[in-house]
Amino acid sequence: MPECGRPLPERRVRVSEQVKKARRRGQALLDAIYAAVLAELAEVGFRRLTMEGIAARAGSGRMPLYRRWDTPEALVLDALADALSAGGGPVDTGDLREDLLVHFRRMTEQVLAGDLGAALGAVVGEGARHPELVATLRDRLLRPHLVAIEQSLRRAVERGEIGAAAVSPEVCAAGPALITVQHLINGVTPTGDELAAIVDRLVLPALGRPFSAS
Amino acid sequence: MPECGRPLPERRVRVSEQVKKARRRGQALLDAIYAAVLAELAEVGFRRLTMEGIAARAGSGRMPLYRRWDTPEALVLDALADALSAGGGPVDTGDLREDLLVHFRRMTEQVLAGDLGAALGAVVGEGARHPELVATLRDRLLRPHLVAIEQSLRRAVERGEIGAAAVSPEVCAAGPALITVQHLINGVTPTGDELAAIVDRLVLPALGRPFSAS
DNA sequence: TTAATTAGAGGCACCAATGTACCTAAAGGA
DNA sequence: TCCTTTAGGTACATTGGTGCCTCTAATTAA
Repeated sequence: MPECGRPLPERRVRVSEQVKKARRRGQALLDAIYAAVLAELAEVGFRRLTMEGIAARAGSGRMPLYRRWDTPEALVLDALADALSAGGGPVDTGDLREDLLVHFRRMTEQVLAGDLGAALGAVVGEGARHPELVATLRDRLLRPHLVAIEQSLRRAVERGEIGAAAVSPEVCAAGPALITVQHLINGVTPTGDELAAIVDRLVLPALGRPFSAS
Repeated sequence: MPECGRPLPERRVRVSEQVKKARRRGQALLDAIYAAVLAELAEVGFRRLTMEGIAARAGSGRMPLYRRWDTPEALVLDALADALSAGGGPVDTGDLREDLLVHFRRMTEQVLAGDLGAALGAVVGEGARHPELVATLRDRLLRPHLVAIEQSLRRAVERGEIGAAAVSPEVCAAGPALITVQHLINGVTPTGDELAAIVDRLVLPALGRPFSAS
């Protein structure tokens, strides 16, 4: 309703609410914009993503957006890179199974955390036309997890928990792939039990520790 | 340039090319439209998908489209369901490893076949807003593969190749998940060697047949 | 404090796609 | 064969986003 409280007669109309939102600039504004991008992606998807919608959600105008980014895609790229810059610390519980569970839980939480989770799907869909977007996703989200998992496996080899020959890219990628597919195709968050099932019935058996229904 | 070749003065202008394309109806038209939808999805993506573009690519007008479908999404749904109605026959080579390779090759070829492959990614991206789309994908593409793989595993159990306890949903889904992620995130077609690696280093080991570099 | 910067808000012309309407003629069934 | 259906083409008003413009005032650096 654009006419709520129509402009008062006198010029230099004060904005209806004196309690105007503080004007942001620099990083504070960037943070608001990035958050708006993810929220907008999550809510309306890449298909209906517009500069206008982002600006409105960020409580800003379109000018600050056009000034910085030529296209919504470029903006999404920066927002993604920003959101994915977290990256948790190393995992080393001393137990392979526990390590794997930590990795998978981390990935689940990171992938499915609020708007980011929904935004990821939207980005994947445009991968064919915007390789940079999906490359960012791969390099800053998937790859770090794979590297971390491989490290855990190597430590387990050193501890003698598993044989060195069993470690392979395929085994490292299996868990994240299942979680990703579950998220993208089935649209659900794997529960703790499901993560445990991945570890106990797929990854550990593939590493030479047969599953035994305890 | 809307004015290219502006309307000739006389009315009842004959279409410039006498060699008019034969007018299609019924299934022939539907096929052309469905093909156009997938091609359009693959080329411009869901983001830029328009009725206009689909009609133009199908060499048709928008009327036949609007007459049948309210939204591009509804049209995509039908096109997807149509494209995914193939479904190969049962797989039973008598050898577990060979069965798995056949399954994975089939899935690779089906998922990556031309326009359909690119279209799938586009559809996944809008999954959050159009559950029917991704449900179609899941029910007509992913699930049949999982069921078929499980059958192959059960036959292997009966043959005594593997133990019954090793068969689990996670093991069945591992291969398809890796292939899917490879396609969606890495944007590449798994080669035959990579499919073999998935079988030999992940699935078979998880089923109790440790990998041994021959 | 002053000056430079720039966010927030509004306006505007442009363009692409929408959704509808109409007309013609081709296809297929009677 | 006639006749019903409906595809192909065109036109049109409407909508919504774009990209740019301007003005004001809040913020920050000097």
